[in-house]
Amino acid sequence: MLAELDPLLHSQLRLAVVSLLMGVDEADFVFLREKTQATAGNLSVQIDKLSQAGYIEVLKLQSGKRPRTICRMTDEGRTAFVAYVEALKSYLPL
Amino acid sequence: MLAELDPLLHSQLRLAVVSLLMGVDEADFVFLREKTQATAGNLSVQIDKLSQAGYIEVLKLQSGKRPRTICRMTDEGRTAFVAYVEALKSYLPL
DNA sequence: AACATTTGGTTTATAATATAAACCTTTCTA
DNA sequence: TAGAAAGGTTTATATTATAAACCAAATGTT
Repeated sequence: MLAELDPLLHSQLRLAVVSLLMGVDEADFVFLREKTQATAGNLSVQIDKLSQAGYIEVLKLQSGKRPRTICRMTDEGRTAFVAYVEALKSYLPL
Repeated sequence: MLAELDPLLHSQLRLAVVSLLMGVDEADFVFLREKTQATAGNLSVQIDKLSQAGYIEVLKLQSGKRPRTICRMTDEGRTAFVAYVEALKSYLPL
């Protein structure tokens, strides 16, 4: 009862990012910024944290064009998200 | 899609407190401390915040005996909790 | 009776987090 | 080619969470 809530996921913006990524194969910075309505700086920081934690994989393309930052969940990230949702259930009437 | 998550409830300890209070008519400080495993200081602060926000009602009894701090949800608090849970659903596969 | 300990907290200091502002580089556009 | 826009990153600041230190009253101990 009352399981720990992974602090890396228990943050509105990071949860939003992960939630979005869970539903798609991959997504880029711009997509995530538009969907989350976050400022670029904030998003950049949170993407970094998720990446450092190994929850997402980040590819920074620089192919002559504009830069393009592509994110996708890792298996570890998926597992963590599922565990987080399970933990939340101990707090909520779902 | 991706609703705001009331920051007052989106905090592990405060969510735990509210979650516990939702299930009982009232609960005292000691009960909440034991169930949440929080330190007294932390719990005291978070109870204050919930109280300031009008989400819970706090009665401090001092009837000759030891002090006894009793908490219970307010209607506003219940409403906020329900809204929080609804908002969370936009992030999670429940 | 007197002193230490425990109970039930609160206050305050510190560590961690989230957030935005300021900045940088490359590409469009007039 | 100057200026604006796109796509970010870095750094500074505000907020939050957390624990450590503290306090008063009740209880236990000698």
